[in-house]
Amino acid sequence: MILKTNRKSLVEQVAEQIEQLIEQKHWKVGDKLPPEMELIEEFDVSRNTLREAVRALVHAGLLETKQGSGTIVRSTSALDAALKRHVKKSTMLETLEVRLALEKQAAQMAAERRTESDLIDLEVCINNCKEASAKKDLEQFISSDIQFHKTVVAASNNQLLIDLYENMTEVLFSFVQDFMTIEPLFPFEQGIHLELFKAIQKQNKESAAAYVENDMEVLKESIIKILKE
Amino acid sequence: MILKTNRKSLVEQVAEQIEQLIEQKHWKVGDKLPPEMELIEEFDVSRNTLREAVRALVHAGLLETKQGSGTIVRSTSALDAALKRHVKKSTMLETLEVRLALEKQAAQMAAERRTESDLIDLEVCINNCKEASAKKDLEQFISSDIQFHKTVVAASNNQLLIDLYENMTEVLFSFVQDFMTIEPLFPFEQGIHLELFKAIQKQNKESAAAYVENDMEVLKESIIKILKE
DNA sequence: CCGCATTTGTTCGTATGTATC
DNA sequence: GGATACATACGAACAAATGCG
Repeated sequence: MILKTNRKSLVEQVAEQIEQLIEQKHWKVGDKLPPEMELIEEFDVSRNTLREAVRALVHAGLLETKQGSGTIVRSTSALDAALKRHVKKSTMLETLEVRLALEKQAAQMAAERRTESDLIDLEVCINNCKEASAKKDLEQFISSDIQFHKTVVAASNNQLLIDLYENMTEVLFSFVQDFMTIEPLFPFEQGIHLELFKAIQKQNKESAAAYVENDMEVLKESIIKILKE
Repeated sequence: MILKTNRKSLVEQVAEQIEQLIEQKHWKVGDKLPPEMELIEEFDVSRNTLREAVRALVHAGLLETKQGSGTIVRSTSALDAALKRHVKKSTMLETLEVRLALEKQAAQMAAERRTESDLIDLEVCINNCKEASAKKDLEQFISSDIQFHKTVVAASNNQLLIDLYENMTEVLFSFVQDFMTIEPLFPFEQGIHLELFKAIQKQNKESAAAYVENDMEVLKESIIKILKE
């Protein structure tokens, strides 16, 4: 499960391994890490070495330590943590605009490169949305909606784009979620899903981009409305 | 210049201050930091404390220490470092595509929001390019060209977009630079500059986006050509 | 509320390796 | 090669916060 360290600085090695274990979801966000003593045995290093590795990850924003309590996972990756911190200084609208930029490009690339498998994945998402809409299950609808957008981006086949989009979406989601519980803004709209799907299916770059732009415009208006309250 | 530390962990405070000083360009990338003893006096902390702060920043990718030589600045921010590491795992084309997404959106937003001051800045960049072109000064031309693109993005007035674009450009630039010295690909092209400027001036979103797309397509072809060799 | 075990935080010392002059 | 300074890793002791019975 846990490899013995080899060369390089021991601290770096331990930190890297912990980072990987987090990225690989062995320890998920919110989870409490095993106490120092256990980790010392597993990694077979001294307490100081382990503590320094942990401290590095704390500074990077991946972990958070609490005296007497334990160490918990805060972010899934260094990029994630850095983006979170950075995005916090930005406004929601700025984040939204960047997300639009990424998704628009992704939709165009998806239209060019989509495989049959991508189309099947998208159809599954659309059906999930319909299902949630029929059941009036808002939570499922939102998560299915997000999944649909992510699947579009995934079809772009550009990992960097996918990772950046993931972060923009996460921040936006946690923001929207706070207000969604008070008053659901989305009346289970899903027309755009089908239109965008068709555009990607027909490999029509321009209209794919247009639908994303349209969808985003609606979301933007909603957020502006929320912010004004 | 350098504030005395207050509360929190001393290490965190020192690390934060160093981080800020780097972000504020007090120490630029490539610069060598003052020797430990000087920093100890300036921050008024113990050697161990300072060393730990430096180590945290090394792990974050902002600094690099070399025994006997000293510590040098590697990145301008944590986001920068995290993106660099992430981008390294991506291909050049993926980076280029993300850059296109960001710049296209930025150009559209610039067309909408540009101020008179933005237009003046852009004109300066264009003139610098012309000048470099006349002098056949490739280095100046490239840096002026990059400056022009950055100025377009800056006119979008979206700080998050600006910061992300900065990173995409940096990586791309260091890549292009390696091959540029061997054989200059760009025959000092600058037609696009003027066209894009006019589109932004006239606040024509669509044609601004189109010019960026066009420009990027040319760059993409060049890079594909390089990669094939 | 107290006392205790658990867990992280801090600081010291020591040994060994390594770069530089 | 020797001397010096620095880096790395380990260990131990004590402090402080937390949670539980």
